[in-house]
Amino acid sequence: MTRTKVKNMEEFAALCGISRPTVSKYFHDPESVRVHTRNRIEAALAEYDYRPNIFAMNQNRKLTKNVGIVVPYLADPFFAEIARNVEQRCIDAGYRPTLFSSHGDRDLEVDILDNLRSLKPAGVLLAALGRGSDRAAVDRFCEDVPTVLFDSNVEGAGLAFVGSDNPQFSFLMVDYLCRTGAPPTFFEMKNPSNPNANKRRQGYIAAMEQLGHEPAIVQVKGDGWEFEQIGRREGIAALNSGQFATNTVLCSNDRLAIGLISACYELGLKVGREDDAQIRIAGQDDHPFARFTCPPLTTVAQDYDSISRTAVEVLFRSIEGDVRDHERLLFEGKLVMRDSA
Amino acid sequence: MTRTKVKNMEEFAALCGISRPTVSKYFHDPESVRVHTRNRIEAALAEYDYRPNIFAMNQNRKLTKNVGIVVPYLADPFFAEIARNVEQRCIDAGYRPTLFSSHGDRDLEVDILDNLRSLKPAGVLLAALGRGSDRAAVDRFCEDVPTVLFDSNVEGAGLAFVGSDNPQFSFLMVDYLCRTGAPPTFFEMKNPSNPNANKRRQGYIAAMEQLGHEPAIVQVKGDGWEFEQIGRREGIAALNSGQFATNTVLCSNDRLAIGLISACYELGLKVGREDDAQIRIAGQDDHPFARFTCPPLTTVAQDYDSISRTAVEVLFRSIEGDVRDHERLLFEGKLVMRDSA
DNA sequence: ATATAAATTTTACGCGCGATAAGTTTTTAT
DNA sequence: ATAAAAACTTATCGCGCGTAAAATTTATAT
Repeated sequence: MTRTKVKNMEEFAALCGISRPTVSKYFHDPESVRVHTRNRIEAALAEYDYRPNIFAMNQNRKLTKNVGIVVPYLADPFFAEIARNVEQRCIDAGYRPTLFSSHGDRDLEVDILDNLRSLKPAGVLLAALGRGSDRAAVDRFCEDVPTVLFDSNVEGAGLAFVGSDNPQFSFLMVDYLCRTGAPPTFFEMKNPSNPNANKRRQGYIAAMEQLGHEPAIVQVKGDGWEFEQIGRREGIAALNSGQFATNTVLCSNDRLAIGLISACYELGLKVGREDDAQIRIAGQDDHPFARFTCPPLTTVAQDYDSISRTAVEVLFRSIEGDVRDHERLLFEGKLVMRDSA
Repeated sequence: MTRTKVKNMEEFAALCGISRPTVSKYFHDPESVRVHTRNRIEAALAEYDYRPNIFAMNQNRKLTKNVGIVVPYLADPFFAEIARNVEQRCIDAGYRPTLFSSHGDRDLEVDILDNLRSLKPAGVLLAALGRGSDRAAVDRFCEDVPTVLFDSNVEGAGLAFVGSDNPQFSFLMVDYLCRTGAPPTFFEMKNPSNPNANKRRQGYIAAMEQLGHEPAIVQVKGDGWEFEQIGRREGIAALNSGQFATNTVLCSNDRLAIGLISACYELGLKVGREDDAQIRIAGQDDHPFARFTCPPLTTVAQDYDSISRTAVEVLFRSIEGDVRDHERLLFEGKLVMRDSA
């Protein structure tokens, strides 16, 4: 282990006793050189401290090994988790992921896409803001850069969409709630940032009708991504004015549910499925914090793992030339029964 | 708005009617060229679609405008929030931040630092894993790259450390708890990943002694960064075996407290400061979710804003040549009284 | 052993910009 | 108005690597 600093590929190639273009080829794809050659390079790599200059590499390559990962709101642990998952898969596939968060801000999302362009990424995994997105900007971006959308769909854009089968989520939970007690009222934001919310509402309505109940929806105002805050504030208002038709509430997502549970506590309402409980609350997502609410939140778990795995797979497949029609890949959720409903 | 694609700086300079070196100078620092020149460039910039090639730019520059931001665990909303804050400040200062999370993994942290090196960053803002860090690797990195540590200190490394005055946090809370009820027992992990935990324990002990009470500490086992899980699981065990000396518990951090509140719920213990409550629980950090626990968590708020602002300021000061001795900049916390204690 | 294909080397050029030096123009100060 | 300073232009080189074509070596098959 000499660990001498090697200035450039020229010098490193000389140390290997191999020509620079071959070494270059090795770094592009180690499998593309003869075993003997590969061994010599890897021996030298172990002995000397050399790494190709990343800027020079990317300058002329038509396709870099960069991958952009964009999520709408990183302060939401759900996105942090899925980003982490996706990130690791990219690394394992030999790519260089870079993580961006739009922080719920339309302009920032556009800026990120602009910056991403200049990174000449091989591909991008984009969970868009949804309603908050600049539709035209997203479309333009998807035309220029191979992009797989996940979690939050932008109709027609990108190579594919990978996400959850949201109507199924609602159906699953409505069915469960109806079997075990009163049919649920749906609790959501009036102008949800996320398109999944609409699918969930539709799923709720369909499920209720199919089971012979009258759908009841409480839509509250509130902008931005501070869902817990909105769930709490508007939850207090809704509870005080008796807006919930029954003693059972299905929230559009877990973060709203967390806020609503907090609202119930504030008002002294006992949440749960015991006989003495006054209200049942269920969420959707299986947010990382859902198991720590009081009571722990009954919810529908997103299939994190399948979504992230599939999103990455689809992206790399099309990067490597397997082009096919725009796909919509939806994964079912699983009922997670805890104590809140 | 012609929005014609411009290939390179040469071409763009021609469109401006200005020489390339001057345009280059403009991009390096817009203030460095005459007003008249600046206006012409900016007019052309508005008309044509040109952005300097980022790879070519960084290739020869001694110092890039890249800034690395490294946090230990992005799935913790606290780090997501502070990262966001820091990120924005870097952008405002004209730098290009890139966000990395070590995901609680020692090897990943080392990898990140290695990759960061090849980005030739102007500076790095590093919240290290702490006990989980490869001390030697961090030291080596800090010698090569201007680095400001934040949140989690690595003694002696880097240009400066910016964080919280942890003993003060504990003191503040111990004092409050003692004034309003029984003196607290300290609840923490036996081998905390984060060095702040040790300072907080020491602060707790000092505060208790100063106020004439006997310190009582419950140390639970558990590795990793899933603090809520640990707080819940070990909290149940500790409560069942009566390990808490008094009816008041000060947790080393909010995430443990969230787990402990969940444990109390599980065991049917009423948490709060009302007369009929059986246990008081307090945290430290003012985690984004602390206000939504049931009851809402009494805690000590970290001064997010000062910490992120100062960390960025110190880094840019030293990048721009204002070198000074290794500084330790600590910010005080503020008591946030909610209902849990 | 010979033919053929595959892998490698040589040679040569280009990418887009940073940096510098020498010469020219413009601005600012006196 | 004149000199000095500042800003700009022109010219040229270099960074570290990608890439392509042609020449050469090596491996594989007949």
